[in-house]
Amino acid sequence: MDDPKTPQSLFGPRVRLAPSPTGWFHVGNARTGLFNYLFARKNGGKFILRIEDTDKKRSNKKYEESILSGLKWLGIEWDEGPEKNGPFGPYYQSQRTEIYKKYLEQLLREGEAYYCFCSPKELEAQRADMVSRGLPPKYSGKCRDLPESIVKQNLADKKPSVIRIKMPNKVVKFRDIIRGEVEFNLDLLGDSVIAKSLNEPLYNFAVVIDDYLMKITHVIRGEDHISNTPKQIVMQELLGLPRPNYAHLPMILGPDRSKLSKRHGETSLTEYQKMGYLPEAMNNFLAFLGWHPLGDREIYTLEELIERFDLERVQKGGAVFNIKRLDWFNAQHLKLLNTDQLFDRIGEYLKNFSSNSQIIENYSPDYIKKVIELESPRLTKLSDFLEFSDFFFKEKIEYPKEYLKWKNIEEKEIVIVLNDCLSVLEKIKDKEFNRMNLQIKFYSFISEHDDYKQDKGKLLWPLRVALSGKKASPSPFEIAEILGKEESIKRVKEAIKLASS
RNA sequence: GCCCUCAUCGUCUAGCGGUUUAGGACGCCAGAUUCUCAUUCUGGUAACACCGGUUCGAAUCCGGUUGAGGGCGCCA
Repeated sequence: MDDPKTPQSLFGPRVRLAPSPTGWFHVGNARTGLFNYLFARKNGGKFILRIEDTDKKRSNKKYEESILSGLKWLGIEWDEGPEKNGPFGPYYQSQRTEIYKKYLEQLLREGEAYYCFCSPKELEAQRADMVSRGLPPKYSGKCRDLPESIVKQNLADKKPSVIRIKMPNKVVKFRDIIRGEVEFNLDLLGDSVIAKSLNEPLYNFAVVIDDYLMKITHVIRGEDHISNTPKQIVMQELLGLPRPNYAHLPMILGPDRSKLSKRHGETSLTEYQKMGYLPEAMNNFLAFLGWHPLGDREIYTLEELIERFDLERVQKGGAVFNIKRLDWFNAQHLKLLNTDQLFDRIGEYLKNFSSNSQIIENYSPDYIKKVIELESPRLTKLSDFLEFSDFFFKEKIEYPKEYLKWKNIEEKEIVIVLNDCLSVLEKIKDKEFNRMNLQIKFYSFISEHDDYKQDKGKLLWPLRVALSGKKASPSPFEIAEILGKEESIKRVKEAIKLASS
């Protein structure tokens, strides 16, 4: 089936992300935005951001800010929209009421829409009644053919009213790029409300007008909108507007396979930033939620994703948001960064989101970079850095005495072992105090002592704990090199004190 | 209740009638390296929801069943 009058653009496709600022910008919004962006960039088109704030009661500036900052963080740049403007603005629906009014009046004039004076209570009762009788709940059409004189009188009397569309009794078909042919019987729908008044349009009406005026060629949105599509198509037909192409993306699901909600992943995108995730990892992860390029490769940059993106390869079924996989993507993207880049990223992260970032401030960039280099294979998130390596940035480290104990070695022995370590450390010259020398000296010491030869851990474990204060850390030689001779010896002496206490 | 959509390992997925003993990745479990942790490497675990039909041949096409999700707002 050929869709009638699909809008054409000489300058490539025009797509849009149309979130409503009534909740935090979450991964679902981000994924929809990403796919729109990828599609636009891949095909040399434009990506438009439109804020759907027709619901004045629920819209909130802070939510709008979370949309903008979320997209910016991901690097999903819009071509037209807030802070950018463009030839088809304004891009806030709340600033477009005059435009909608014109079309509303047209529909009213042509008899395709009408005023309805039924009370919400009345409607609620009807709906309940229909459901109880196993019928689809739809408006009775009571006000559909009200004589004009009564409508005028009611309006003059300021009787509460809304505007409804006259839903034709027919079957609407459309081709979805991802799903193929989709069919709806409009008879089941009833006349829906398209505006609360001439100055208060509702979603299903406003989108149609905006998508037309903004010359949107492809509507790429979540599957939760699929049943809105026939309504929107009817309005296009009634107004004689072209029909855009539709692509309904699969939902992102929570662990229990239900729609993402506050209960699970509907966390603001900013939260992921705070948790220490990389935007490039988030994009990569999100792209692979419901889409897959040809081949087995999984790690891609944004540019590479654009290169490969294709709506035809989008999955139909919903996808569970699995944070373990996000962690893996993040670790992989972290490994793509060199030490200088990590230094910048970690520094920026700590500055913005860490409460005790000041503990690294007294250390030189060189020193910090050495620590970063050492810890980098251990990092999953940016937040891991300070958590894993805080002992490099403390005058005094604290840890339980039991940590020093290797396997089932007796407590008295720990002091002896640590003194052995101390003697080896002290013999190494300042200039030669590097990991390689440390290792040579300690290994030769080990080879001279039978009990250490049998179990190197007996010597090395207490040393490592003395230096790091942790059960898990890099090797003692690597730590000691960065700490330096003086500090290393100081820490071993502290450990001896602790062990003999 | 009604409508729409979907259905391959626990999860993300490859597969678009024969090349498949169903491939990859995450996770998990072993092993190697090793003083610990991590990295890296090797191996393992585990799936075509079910029932019919079409066909020489079906995970792939068709029908039904079941299951899951979404929608049915004077929200978007």
